[in-house]
Amino acid sequence: MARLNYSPRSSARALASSRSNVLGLVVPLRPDVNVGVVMQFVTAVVTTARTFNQDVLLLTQDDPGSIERVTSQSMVDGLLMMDIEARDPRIPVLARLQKPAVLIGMPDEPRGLSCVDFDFSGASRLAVRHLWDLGHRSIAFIGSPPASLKRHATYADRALQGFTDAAASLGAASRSVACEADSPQLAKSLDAVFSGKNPATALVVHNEALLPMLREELSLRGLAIPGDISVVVIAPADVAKAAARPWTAVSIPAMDIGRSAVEMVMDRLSRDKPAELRLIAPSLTLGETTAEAP
Amino acid sequence: MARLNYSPRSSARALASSRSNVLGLVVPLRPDVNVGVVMQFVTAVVTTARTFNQDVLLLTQDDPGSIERVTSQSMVDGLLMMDIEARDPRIPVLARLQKPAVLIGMPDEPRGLSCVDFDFSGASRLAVRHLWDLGHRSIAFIGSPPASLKRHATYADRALQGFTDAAASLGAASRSVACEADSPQLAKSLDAVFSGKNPATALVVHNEALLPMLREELSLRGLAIPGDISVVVIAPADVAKAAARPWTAVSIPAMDIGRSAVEMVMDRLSRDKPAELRLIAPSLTLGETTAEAP
DNA sequence: CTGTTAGCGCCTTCAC
DNA sequence: GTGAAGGCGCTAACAG
Repeated sequence: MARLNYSPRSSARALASSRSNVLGLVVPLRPDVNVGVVMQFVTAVVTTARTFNQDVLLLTQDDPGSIERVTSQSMVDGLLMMDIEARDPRIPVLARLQKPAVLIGMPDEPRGLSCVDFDFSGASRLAVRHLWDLGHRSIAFIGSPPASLKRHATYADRALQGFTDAAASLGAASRSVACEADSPQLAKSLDAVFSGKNPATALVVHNEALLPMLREELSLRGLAIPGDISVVVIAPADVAKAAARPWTAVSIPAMDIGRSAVEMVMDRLSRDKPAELRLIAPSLTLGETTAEAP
Repeated sequence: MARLNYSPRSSARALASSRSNVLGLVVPLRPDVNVGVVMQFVTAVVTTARTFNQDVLLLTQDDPGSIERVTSQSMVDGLLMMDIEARDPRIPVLARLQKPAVLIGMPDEPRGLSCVDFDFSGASRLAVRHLWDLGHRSIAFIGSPPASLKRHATYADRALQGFTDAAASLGAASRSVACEADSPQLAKSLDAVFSGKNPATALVVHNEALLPMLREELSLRGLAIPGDISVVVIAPADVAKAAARPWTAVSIPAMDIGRSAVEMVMDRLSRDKPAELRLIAPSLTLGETTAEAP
């Protein structure tokens, strides 16, 4: 084979074995998502897929039709779907198709599909707990853009929910704002959380796009990090570490999630394991942006 | 066919027709590229591919091996390659493969491959010309991260080259800096361009990631846009328009480029047209960030 | 123009 | 264990 420089033809192999060695990855491109984070997931999926000798077909239209097309033509052995909404209309379609599929996200009703996601709710709780332990009693949450919350993207909903719950159960004062990724909006959000008679002394920020601007906006207000205000971000580790002074962060482990997702489809393919739900546990990395409450 | 809910099996069709109806898209994920812009290209490619009834296989390892793998296994009918470097090592590999291929970018030697790209050089010239016409005589260029220039990503090189050429031919004072995407680096870059006895009165910025921070950094220096300083950005139109006050911009038409790229592979596939080089012409959109020189 | 059939290149079963 | 052959589902060429 080496001498003749032979390599098998995938189509013939697929026809005979009825396996394409291709996974479909559904990545809807909504304007409100953070492309950097999405790309990390995509990369993780493609890289892991290769270790299982699978390639990745990229589907960007969230039109359920394209899911049906690639499955009915047997182009893919399994499907991965990103950016899941609480009651995602694609889920019933997928569930009917009888193809191994994994959702990256946690919908209200998985309908027998496998799901994997970061425990965003736990991430928020961890962040709040850390700030509480440092003595902060008024904590604010700066979250995903309004559009993400409006369509109930599961990461946005759950991070916010976890924050609200944690603050309530600890008895901390709390407020939350949804924030677009530009500095006027950030300024408005900060105005909101620092107003009133019980201004926040700490922030939990779940919005990667705001990080480049946050430090400046705070210093414009005469607020030093972490002297006057502590900040915990929920973001990929490299984003958190890339800053001049690293953020204290609950890292979104995109690589782990992507890898899990692929492993789960492959499990269902080869050993047809039943559907499972996996939540990846959060962990907090200390940076230079949190300190005792003033 | 409709009644039986029939749909052909792609593998059988591919075997018999020796056409997979799949295009390979090579997207290396270097840390210095702007993922937002990359995603726009990817989206454009996938969307256009569908109009030709083609799907897209995503290859993220820039390892030339994966290019050879998908072609030798006949998984793809053609290849599109992004993020081209001046002397890209993948080009000789691709050229040898005898598969329709299109480079998105302009290498030093295309070796008979088709290429399509935005005319970044012309974009810079257009920006400089606009500023010159407004009376600016000292203009600075804030460009891609050093890493992009170091590896001679063709967009980075050519935008810078165009700027230097245009300033020289007009007789304008000019300087240029490569800038990482964080605010300390931006601050340092701004220090550089405003120092000396002939400080810049206008900027050409070819670095999307800096835009969210730029306005603030300038106002920290007491510089108003466009009163004290004019700014032209080279960036996708939506990025330029998304700002609170729209940037005067030479838009990177990601959709046009992606579409062209797909059209060119399809042309070579069906009518085996010869290789061609296409440069997409730049055009300037007036925003609120340029004005007469002070 | 319609209807038939021989492959496309591989996998997998079955006979040896 | 090794080896031969049928068939996967479609396309394209060819005969009618």
